[in-house]
Amino acid sequence: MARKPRISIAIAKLMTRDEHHAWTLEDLHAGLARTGIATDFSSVFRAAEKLVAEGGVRKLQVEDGRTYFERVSAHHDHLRCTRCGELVAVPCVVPRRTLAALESKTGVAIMAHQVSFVGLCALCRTATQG
Amino acid sequence: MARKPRISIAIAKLMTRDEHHAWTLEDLHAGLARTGIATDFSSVFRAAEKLVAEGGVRKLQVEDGRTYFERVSAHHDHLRCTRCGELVAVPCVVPRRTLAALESKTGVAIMAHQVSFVGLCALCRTATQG
DNA sequence: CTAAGTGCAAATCATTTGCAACCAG
DNA sequence: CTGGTTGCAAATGATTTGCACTTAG
Repeated sequence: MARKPRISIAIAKLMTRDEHHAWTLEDLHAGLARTGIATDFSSVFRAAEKLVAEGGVRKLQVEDGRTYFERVSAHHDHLRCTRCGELVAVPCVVPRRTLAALESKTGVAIMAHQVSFVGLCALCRTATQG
Repeated sequence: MARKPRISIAIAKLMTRDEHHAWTLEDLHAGLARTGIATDFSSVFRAAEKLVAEGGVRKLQVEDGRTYFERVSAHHDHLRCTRCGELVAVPCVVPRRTLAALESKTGVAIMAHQVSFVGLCALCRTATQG
């Protein structure tokens, strides 16, 4: 049909390397640059959106107000490390029963939830404690 | 020393009326307009920041990427209602024990957490069910 | 007089869109 | 050719800053 979506492909590849768990447009742009692909934000943006549309990646907004992209995987939550600044994945802490209890107590209907933690990631925690 | 911070005062007053639980700059600006105070975003912004600095209000970023201001109160979480769009408060669902368990399991150190729910607020839930 | 508060305009930051050029099928 | 992909430039949306003016103390 048309030309090869080299940016999308490169992004998908980048995201499997797990240098980050979640990537901003800036992270992706810089990551591509490191692998020799010079491109611009709009291309990165559109390629990332394409991956989202295809379902392999999802968009995420957290406490810093920026948009992150991460590979789709089992539900998990995120912790922003105050030392290294990374947004890392942590397993979900909210059991179904708790949600049901909240629903019946407050009358709300919950479709999704997401927890943001602030603290130290495992690496930085050990680094600061020796 | 100087003149009266009428915008800050009006904002603090607005926020006690609880039309919203959490206010964007736009909400605040519109709210002031409704009470007859025509001002601009920078003034609203600075007045809100002042309240934050004084400790009575805190800033909040959620899934829509916008900044919200809310009065400081007991820890609670938020639910964005998909029907009316409001960001409403719900009681916290994450017990201390759970956090401790997560910390020991993953090695992270948690300083704070915040849960964002997506769903229907109690009003909209009853409205849609009759 | 003096400094905090305010308003207007403009800068900034990140995201998003318009459009023309490009290229594999 | 054709239509998806890309790059550049520029629009957008929201937040934030510069600066001159105002006003209570």
